[in-house]
Amino acid sequence: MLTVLGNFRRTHYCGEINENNIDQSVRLVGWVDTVRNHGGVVFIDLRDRSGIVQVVVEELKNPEAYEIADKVKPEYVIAVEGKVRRRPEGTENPKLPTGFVEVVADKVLLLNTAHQPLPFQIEDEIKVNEEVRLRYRYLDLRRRPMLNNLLLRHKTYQVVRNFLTDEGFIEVETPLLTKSTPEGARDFIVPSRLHPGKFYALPQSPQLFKQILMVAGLDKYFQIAKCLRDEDLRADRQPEFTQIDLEMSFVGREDVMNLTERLVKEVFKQVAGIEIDYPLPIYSYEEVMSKYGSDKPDLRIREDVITPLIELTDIFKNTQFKVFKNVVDKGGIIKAVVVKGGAKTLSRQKIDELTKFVQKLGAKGLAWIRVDEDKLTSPITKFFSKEEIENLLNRCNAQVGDIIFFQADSDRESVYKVLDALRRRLADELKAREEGFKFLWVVDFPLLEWDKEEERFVSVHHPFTMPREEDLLQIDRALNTEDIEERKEILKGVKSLAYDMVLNGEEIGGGSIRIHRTDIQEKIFKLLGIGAVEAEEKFGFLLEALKYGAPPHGGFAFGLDRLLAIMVGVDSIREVIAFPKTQKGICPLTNAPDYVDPKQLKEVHCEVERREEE
RNA sequence: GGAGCGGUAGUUCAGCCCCGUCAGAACGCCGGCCUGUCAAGCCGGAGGUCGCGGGUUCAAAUCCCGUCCGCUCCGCCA
Repeated sequence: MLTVLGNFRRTHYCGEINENNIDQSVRLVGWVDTVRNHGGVVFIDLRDRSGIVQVVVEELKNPEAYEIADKVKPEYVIAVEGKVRRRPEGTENPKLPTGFVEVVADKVLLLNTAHQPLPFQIEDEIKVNEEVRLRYRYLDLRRRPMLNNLLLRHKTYQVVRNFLTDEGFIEVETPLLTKSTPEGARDFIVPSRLHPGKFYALPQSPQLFKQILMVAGLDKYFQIAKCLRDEDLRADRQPEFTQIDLEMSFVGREDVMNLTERLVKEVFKQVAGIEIDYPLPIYSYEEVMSKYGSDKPDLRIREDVITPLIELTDIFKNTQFKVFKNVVDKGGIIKAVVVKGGAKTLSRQKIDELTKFVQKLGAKGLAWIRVDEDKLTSPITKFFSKEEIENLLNRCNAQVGDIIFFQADSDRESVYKVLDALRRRLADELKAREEGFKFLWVVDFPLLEWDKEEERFVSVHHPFTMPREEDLLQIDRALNTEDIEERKEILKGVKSLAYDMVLNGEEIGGGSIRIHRTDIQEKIFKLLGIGAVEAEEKFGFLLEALKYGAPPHGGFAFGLDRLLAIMVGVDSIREVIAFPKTQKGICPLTNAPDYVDPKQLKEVHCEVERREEE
């Protein structure tokens, strides 16, 4: 029954067949989508990447073809030769683009079978464990939504390449086998066979190379680059992911921001047919933190339902309420979020759930006040003075029916984290998000922050980020004191020329103007606690490059997977990656990672501590 | 490293709380019938070490302990 393709060549894709092909003889190949066998007449929906067309095989008219058609099952691979005709009146299927015609088969060739039953049915909407989908990804990708995602991704590559090429950018590939650098994420490492005991690292990003390309005078570089980071995974994080990476010389922050927002605008227009508001609004880091508690706020959240964070610390600076008083005394902050109409939409039970939710995030509790018609209902108002209550209600602009949620903590980061999470959670529950795509820029990030665990300063962006020009003197001041507290105080005010692009509450890209002078770079390394010897060892090549006429430069990198996921409207970047890994970093299709032959280990001069399954 | 949810036919799930005709449903699959379907229909059938290991018990999918895997989140991710 099985046959070979031989000289059979397709004349059309299935989805292309339409009324214009009526009476034409066509040759099609593809997969059996569904079979409807009526005994004597078989309808086969034949599918290829372009779509589906109905093939009809009648026993009386064509017994040979019928014999094969009678046996086909879903996902069998067949070739069909036949004539296109208009479907008999009343049998058209308006749901299919090809639904007004059908192909009457003269010949049906069976090219391959498919094991039955399939691990899952090939349908647009499926409810299947993701592990199964990944194991049989070739079947999963036959599904129209997945194919569409790949097509969109493909289109995005084209738009990006065209746009950046038109803007004068040069696409350059940078190495995958490179050098491990401190700072940042954990590296994936690759043992060297030729150099016992030495390792390559897979790049976390092409950062250093693109800067060096600027020193080389490329002026404008881009790459659609794979980046690899050995950190724990999330819905929006894979161990390998793709960045649209670019770098430009002789530019300031505004130039890079302008270029990248025009790029993203072009991508949305060309790929999704969506016009985005432009230019994008710009917020300072301080602004988004105090207003939303997040450096990647979701501006879709309706502020007429869930307010931004409201500052209350000053109102309670002399309060009798010990919990708040302690926080104020320790230099902490008190902030609130008001849920307009929350009295109706949030039950006591729901508030209890929210309390548990924030406690898991490290909150001590979730104080609240409900504004009822004639009184306030709350576990805490009894501790407040009349004046405090009045000020509070005024500040919150609280109306009857509102609920106010509080966070007070000596650690302001905790207040931010909790209220941000609370706002997102409330937005989910109350369906209080506007449709669409809400972009913003976040700028003026601090250059450095104090890492309590490591007891040193670390870069907020990365160590090659240029401080604002007006802050350069402050860096010298900081270096002139050994007093850590004083340093912290000085560095608090030092901002970087970094910028993040945020879309719908996710960071979709970021960049900065880089340090192009050795003297400044060395100072930053010093502040980071990277000694001269280590700096030389780890970044010597960059420092050296900066000595040979490095131009002022800056750049940007988009998280392509995140951008696509949001554009497509899926919850996980795995949906826009052909072969993603599970949360434990496993590829269920290939079963990577896996043990290797001891011989291979020996060749690369490695020994494994212990092998558990043997 | 931590928290939550989940793991029972090919798939999605019910059963689990209170151990005992609870091993079930739907879709899929297999066989048969059927000449206009497109979620085809009708009749019949097969299919499960209840993730894995241990324990408690007369008896475990069900209770306990451990472990693995999937998803979501915290830490981490410059």
